[in-house]
Amino acid sequence: MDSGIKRPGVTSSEVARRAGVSQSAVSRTFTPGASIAPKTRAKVLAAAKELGYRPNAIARSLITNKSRIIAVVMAYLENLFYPDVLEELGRQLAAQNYRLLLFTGSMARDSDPVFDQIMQYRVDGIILASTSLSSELSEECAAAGIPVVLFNRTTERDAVSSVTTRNREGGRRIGEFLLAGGHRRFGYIAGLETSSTNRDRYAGFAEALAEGGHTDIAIGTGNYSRADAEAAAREMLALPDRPDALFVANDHMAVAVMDVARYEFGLSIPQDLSIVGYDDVGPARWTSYGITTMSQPLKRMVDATVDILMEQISSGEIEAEHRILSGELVVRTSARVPESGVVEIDGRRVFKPKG
Amino acid sequence: MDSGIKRPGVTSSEVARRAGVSQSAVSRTFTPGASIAPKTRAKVLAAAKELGYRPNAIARSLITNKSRIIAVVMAYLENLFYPDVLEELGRQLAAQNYRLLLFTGSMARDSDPVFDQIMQYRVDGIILASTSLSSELSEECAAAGIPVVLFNRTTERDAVSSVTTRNREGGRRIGEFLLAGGHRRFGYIAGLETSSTNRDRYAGFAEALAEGGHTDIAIGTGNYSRADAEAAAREMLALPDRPDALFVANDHMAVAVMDVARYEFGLSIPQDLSIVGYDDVGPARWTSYGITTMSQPLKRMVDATVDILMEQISSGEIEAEHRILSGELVVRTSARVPESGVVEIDGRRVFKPKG
DNA sequence: AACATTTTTGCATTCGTATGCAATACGGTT
DNA sequence: AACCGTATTGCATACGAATGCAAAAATGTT
Repeated sequence: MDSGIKRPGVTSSEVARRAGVSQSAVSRTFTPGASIAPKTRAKVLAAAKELGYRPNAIARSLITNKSRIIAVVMAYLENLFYPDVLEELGRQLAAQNYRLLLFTGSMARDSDPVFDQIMQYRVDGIILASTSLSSELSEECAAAGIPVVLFNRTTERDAVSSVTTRNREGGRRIGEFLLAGGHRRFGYIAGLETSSTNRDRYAGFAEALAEGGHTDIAIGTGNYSRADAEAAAREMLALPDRPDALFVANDHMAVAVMDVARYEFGLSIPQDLSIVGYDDVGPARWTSYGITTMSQPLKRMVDATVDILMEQISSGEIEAEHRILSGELVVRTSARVPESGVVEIDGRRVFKPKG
Repeated sequence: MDSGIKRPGVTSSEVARRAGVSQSAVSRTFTPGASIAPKTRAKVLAAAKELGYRPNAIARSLITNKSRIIAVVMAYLENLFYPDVLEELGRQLAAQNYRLLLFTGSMARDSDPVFDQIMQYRVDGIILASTSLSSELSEECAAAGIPVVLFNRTTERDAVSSVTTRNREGGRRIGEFLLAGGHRRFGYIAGLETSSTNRDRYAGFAEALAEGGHTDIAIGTGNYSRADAEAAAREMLALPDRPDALFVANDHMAVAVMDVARYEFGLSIPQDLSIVGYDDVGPARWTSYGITTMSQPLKRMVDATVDILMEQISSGEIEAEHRILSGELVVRTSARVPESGVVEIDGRRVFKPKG
């Protein structure tokens, strides 16, 4: 029962004994770039295989002071955008030989207790995707030399890095699009009112409408949750002169709003009501919804996030960096299409006014 | 710059010095149940707070030989069922004071390389949710004393624990339901043909239909993926005498099939075509789809999974355990409703034939 | 007050690996 | 064969916390 069957606690010393070398030699065999003779290395590898040895990442972390673990905090996964992000993060972190420690479930809403866990595991980096961190804690991270990246959100104090898209421009583009579509009464279903993302999207939207001479916008709050969005939609669509154009702060809520509009109010979309969303998440592309939406370049956002992290980890310099990407307004069937400004790019219809 | 500001590598020894006690005392302060005088404890806590000390989980793991980390392997998150599972797992594991190391992204499809990572981190348990593990590897885990639980799948060799639902009975119930609805031509859109879940669901379905005198079932393969399911639906619905009743192996695919049926073939559901799914995942409840589906009791499945894990971890005994739960056939609008057998429970309509 | 018990404490060691340093082996030159 | 430079190797120690053990302190008993 020694060859083939692998015992739990095979250590480098056991392998060393078996191979007739020192423990150091074993360590060096498994450390890329270490000084080790090919012949010795071969002996060690043979012994290791026989015993089923695998380096103990815990012990390694202890001495190298690098865990090769990235903490990802995502309070909720209800919105498919986040699972998609998570999957891409998993792919990219694995490619960089990092592991992903996930914090999710409601407890992550208040990130402070989670934070303690994160610190205890001496993670090499932190990605905050649907939760924020008190500025106090982000300072603590900076002090501890742990890079933090906010994904799809920012804070006023720009002490912590972030990856976002041009939400304000996105909101503005949506406003222009709906104006160009000849709508008269506008509504906005908000996400979490405290989130920077929501604030910016609305600001851009209101700006564009104001320029078109519209200053009254019906407002409901969906808190990025399906249930709240439905409630907000019910209220708004029951208004005496209900909007004929709705900007919903993300697709996840837009889907809910469409269902309410169609099946509870019997409205035809887009004949009676135009709806525009944000994110371009899976269901937005499903034929039943076909949501016209501002896309967020998920892959490039993840690229940027991992990039910032890797750079800060390797350099040891934690200087807040803000990457801001652009999406495009993908035109589908949930909103009336303007006469002009819609162009076709790579088989996708996109709203690009003017030049 | 010493009080308040927290340095990275505060160790228990530093805290000990500050508090005027031994390192052991510090350790005991942070070890529940250890022998420590309240007075000493208070001194230590004060010093710890001052210095911003947090126990180093890595070092602790090394000596206790317990990482308090559970590895979760989920190859893909496209199907919302899995993010929901993940969120609940996050909640429950956190409640038990365990961390969740997530392996996702395509690389997890072939679990063997992932496995190496898992072993290196000396995780306390493994949950395999949308990937399998070669029997060789599961044996290795058993030998290493690491509990493994298959979530929503099984293997023939029952050496490894699993949590599933009665897929065969579920398939059978769906067959009965569609027969009771008076359908004549049946189709099945399969998941991954290698998966136990798919096999069992189909077996039960075919069984029920056979008892009703129907032995020819049109079959397409969706591989649990949206794109494949769409292709399979296109093919099947173009058949000269296309089915009037379709069992789609999960809701994620059923949604895609509905879109194809409605918008590419102009079919009315359920007038022209009845569709039944499996899982009762979010979109199945959305009004646009209203999928009649076999529910899987997600929360109870996660309960069982965590329960098995905790039990095996604490006992050290790894004896394969198989928990099999039941769901119910939730009746919505995507399939013709039989004259009898549909009852209302807690506001949900459920198909419960006979007694 | 003297002794017996119990609680608390510190010492020293351990977990498994990485690494600076000095010692050794190896390869090539002359 | 003697020598030098480089490539390998082993030794010893460090990482940060947990814990068995024995010493010390606190508590209780008579």
